[in-house]
Amino acid sequence: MDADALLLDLNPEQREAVLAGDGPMLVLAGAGSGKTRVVTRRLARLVREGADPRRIVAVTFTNKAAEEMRERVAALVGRRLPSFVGTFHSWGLRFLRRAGGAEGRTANFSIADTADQIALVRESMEELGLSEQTFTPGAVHARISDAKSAARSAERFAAEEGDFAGTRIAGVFARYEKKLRAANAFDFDDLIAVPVRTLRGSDALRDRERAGIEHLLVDEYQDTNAAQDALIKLLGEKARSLCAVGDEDQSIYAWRGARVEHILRFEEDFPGARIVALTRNYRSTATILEAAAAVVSHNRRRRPKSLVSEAGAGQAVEVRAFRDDRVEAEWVISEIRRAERPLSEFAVLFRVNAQSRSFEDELMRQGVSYVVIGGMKFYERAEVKDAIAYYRLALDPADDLAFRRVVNVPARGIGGVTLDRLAAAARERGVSLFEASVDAAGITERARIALDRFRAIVAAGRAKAEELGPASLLEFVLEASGYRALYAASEEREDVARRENLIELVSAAREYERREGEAATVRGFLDAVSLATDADAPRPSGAVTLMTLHSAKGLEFPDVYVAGLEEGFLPHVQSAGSEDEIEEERRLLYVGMTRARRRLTLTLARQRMLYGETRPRQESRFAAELPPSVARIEDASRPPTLFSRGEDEEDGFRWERTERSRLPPRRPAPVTVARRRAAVPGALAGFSRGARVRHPTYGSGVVLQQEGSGEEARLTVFFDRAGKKKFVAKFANLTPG
DNA sequence: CTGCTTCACCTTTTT
DNA sequence: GGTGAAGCAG
Repeated sequence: MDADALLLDLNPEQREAVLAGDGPMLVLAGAGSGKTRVVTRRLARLVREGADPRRIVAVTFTNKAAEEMRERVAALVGRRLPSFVGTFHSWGLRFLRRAGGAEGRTANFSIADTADQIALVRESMEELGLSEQTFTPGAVHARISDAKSAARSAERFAAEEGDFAGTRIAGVFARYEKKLRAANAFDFDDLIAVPVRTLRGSDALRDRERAGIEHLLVDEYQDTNAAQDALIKLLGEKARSLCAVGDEDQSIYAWRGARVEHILRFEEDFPGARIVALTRNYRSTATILEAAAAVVSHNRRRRPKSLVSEAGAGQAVEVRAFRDDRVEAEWVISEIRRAERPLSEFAVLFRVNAQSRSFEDELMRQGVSYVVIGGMKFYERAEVKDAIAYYRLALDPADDLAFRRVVNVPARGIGGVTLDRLAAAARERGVSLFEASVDAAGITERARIALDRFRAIVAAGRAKAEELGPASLLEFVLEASGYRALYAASEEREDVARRENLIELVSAAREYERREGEAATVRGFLDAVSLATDADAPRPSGAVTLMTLHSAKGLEFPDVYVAGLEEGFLPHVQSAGSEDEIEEERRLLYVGMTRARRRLTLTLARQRMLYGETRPRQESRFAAELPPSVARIEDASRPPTLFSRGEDEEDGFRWERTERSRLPPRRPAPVTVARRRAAVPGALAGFSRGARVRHPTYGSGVVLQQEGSGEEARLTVFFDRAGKKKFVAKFANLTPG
């Protein structure tokens, strides 16, 4: 593709964004407006026109977005790939490792995950005698995380928060920071906040870093928190070009510290900035866009704008009310079956994960394959974290977080009392728990012997860390620690699942080695794991997708159902407190609606099972913001219990009576439930019957059938050479073949 | 120190 | 309804 070809299939606005020269630019990229195309073409154009790829940096929010961007740019420029295309957090991680650590950490620092963070907060609270009745560790952690998201240090927090709660939280904050430092660890927020502080604190470092970045590109700018915004300003202010891409209507992470203001104030922050608006939508029909726009236009904190559909009028958007959540689910799934289109064209979106249950029940009952995005995450499972903890200790015995996690797993007779004494000794002498365990006073003979044995295990792992690769090291620590034996004997469901998860983790390490080749390191695998999420897995074909509205951002489906258009969900009960929160909930609905290409249906239940009891539900206030073109249909299969008809007719809405969907369940139907596989850092896939697959040992084959449900779903695969084999779908380690 | 039972809670979750 | 944490017995 030559330079002109890069522009050939672009509209004038897209072209402008791709061609814009030096200086700051904000690309307002409405839903479905071809944002990724613009971004990748722009990067390719810079490289083609002679910019040094080593001085081009592109930052995204998700691994998945980064991966997609990298692939698409690579397709255009080959090996002249920009030096960094990755997430904010991976940029920060790389920066801190290159800097050889910071703020008291060595280059070998580890990353504390969410559970580690909460544990440290809890400990700090205990030490300060703060009752968990007054503040839960989770709530205190949230306050600390908020502060860090704004790059506020513990000291600044203490100086600024003077009220009762503030002073107490400040105390915990300070202690928490000390513990993190003692553990040679950073938390997720530090990966942004610490680079910001470091760059602010050193002119030399800042100049050096800036010199390495000629062109900077930031995706999803509306989701930046204050720390990320500060980072972009530090790095981008002097850059030759800074390109920020975003859409304030799709800002749905304010509760995690994201601020719409960053994108709304871009022109003030970067005077003379060029603004390019991509207003042509290539995804949704005009009818869908009109409905979505009508809702979001009620927001005040936005730039007034409109998207124009390039996809024709299409069919009417529908709002359908049902007697209860069961009927809602039954209708949606029947409707999906009735359409007789590939299941992967359908998505059911909801506000809270708990809503997935009624849909899952119904999908299983009707024998329809589905995937649930989200839920219990692979890397949050206890056995996976335990295994990783042993791995971490092999890399750094001073990793107190890992030490605490597994010092007594499997049980070695080292309990809370011993650990408290160790912690006290460690604090006093300013050493790690591992170090303190060598000769801590006041420890029982029994515990001392157990600790000696534990240290021997860690030492052995440490010795091996030098010579073994990521996968072999993992295998070694699992054996040496006796951790694998812990679950080896039992045939209980849970234990079998644990064993399989451990196998899957080792496969993840192998996959990492394969992908990185020469560049694969023990540390590198751990970093990849620390930043990996389940969102990295691709969607399987042949299955209906179920997920939250949040998870749906960035995706699109021909046919979308947004379920639970009710007060309490949209807006969520706990997010209806302020106008800002309501606006975010409205954007959430907007994001959900704009996922649909051809057909959009919003559903609600008049009553639903919630927290174990049946509750009456009211239609969402947002329903009244939909335009008259939206068809409103009351499901007449059973008499509505809580519905006042007269009022609604005056709204000018059109009401129709419909037959309740009564498709007979497809029997005998194979219940083909495709569950998500663990998000190994790297590519993954789900499989359905007939799919060609490849197994590392057995070679290529074809999926004969899936059976069972949920986590236990099993795949039968017929291999060309090895014949028929059965796997647990989630752990089969298959790749598309 | 461990394992069991009872009790309170309940969003969203890119990293 | 289902989970995680605290409290208590062995």
